[in-house]
Amino acid sequence: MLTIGMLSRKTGTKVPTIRYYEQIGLMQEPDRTAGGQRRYDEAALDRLSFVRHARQLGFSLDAIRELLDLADTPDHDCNDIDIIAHRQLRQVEQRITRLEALRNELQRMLHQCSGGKTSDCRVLKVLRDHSECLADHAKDG
Amino acid sequence: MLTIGMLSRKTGTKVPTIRYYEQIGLMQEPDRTAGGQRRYDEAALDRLSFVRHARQLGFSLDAIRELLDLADTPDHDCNDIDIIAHRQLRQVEQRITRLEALRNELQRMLHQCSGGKTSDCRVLKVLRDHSECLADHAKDG
DNA sequence: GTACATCCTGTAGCCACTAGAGGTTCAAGC
DNA sequence: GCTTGAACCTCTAGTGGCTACAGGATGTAC
Repeated sequence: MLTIGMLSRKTGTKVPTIRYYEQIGLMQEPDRTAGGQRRYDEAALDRLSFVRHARQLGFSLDAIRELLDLADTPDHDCNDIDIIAHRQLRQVEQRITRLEALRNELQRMLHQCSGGKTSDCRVLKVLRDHSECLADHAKDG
Repeated sequence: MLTIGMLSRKTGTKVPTIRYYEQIGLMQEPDRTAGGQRRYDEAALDRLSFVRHARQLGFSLDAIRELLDLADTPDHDCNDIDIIAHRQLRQVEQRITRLEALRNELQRMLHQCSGGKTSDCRVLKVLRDHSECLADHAKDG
């Protein structure tokens, strides 16, 4: 049996985060000692590792909840899991595209700056006047 | 003079967001009508456009506050603005790198999946067992 | 004078945690 | 059996950057 601290170290998840996952129903309520402290078994360790890993891959807690539900029904069609993972991939790709546009705009802005006083600062000029932007990043939300 | 709704439409900022910016001191308190409604001038429009544009470029509200303070002192050295913009650029670049690693891992995971039941699902297997990952994304926080 | 769009304040909620206060329990050493 | 101190407990509030809603007041056009 593992204490919450041991589980924390084994999974690299902070102790308050584990309690938070329990609170929102992502982790089941574990057994307790007579004094009220949590004790975890291997199944809890596996589940938390899964959650942690999915978080590292950028899945939302809601998506992880879906994945866990699906994982719990072994006869279910793998397709639904594929859909969730593809959705996540699309979101990541969109964020990359968006960030690349921002990076380019920032680089362009910084290239134009050649020192001096803020009254002539190119960076401020670009920020003040959207029309100086090449990228149409206004729609990126 | 502009109502808050007009300012909202002109800048593409939602009305509650404008009030929020006022609340946290990013926008100055505007004049009011006898009945207590806000009325804005051109300076407010410029300032909000600046804020909005900087937000689109990913600057945090704190960074924007710094930029606005610097922009208000025209004789100040442009260097400080450069530092803030470079910091922002670095952050964006780091996020891109991190997201690209995630994208690759997700793609790899999805490529291995060939349908079937969840009990054999490759996606779940990878999520369950971190050692199946190529990328060492555990450190990405 | 009336209709109704827009405005007002205030509070609460979103996500995914994180921090801190103030108190209790557990395990090791003596 | 007793002491020490790390680790545990619950609860509340805060983070960023908004967004939503309730319940009421104002402004403007006809």
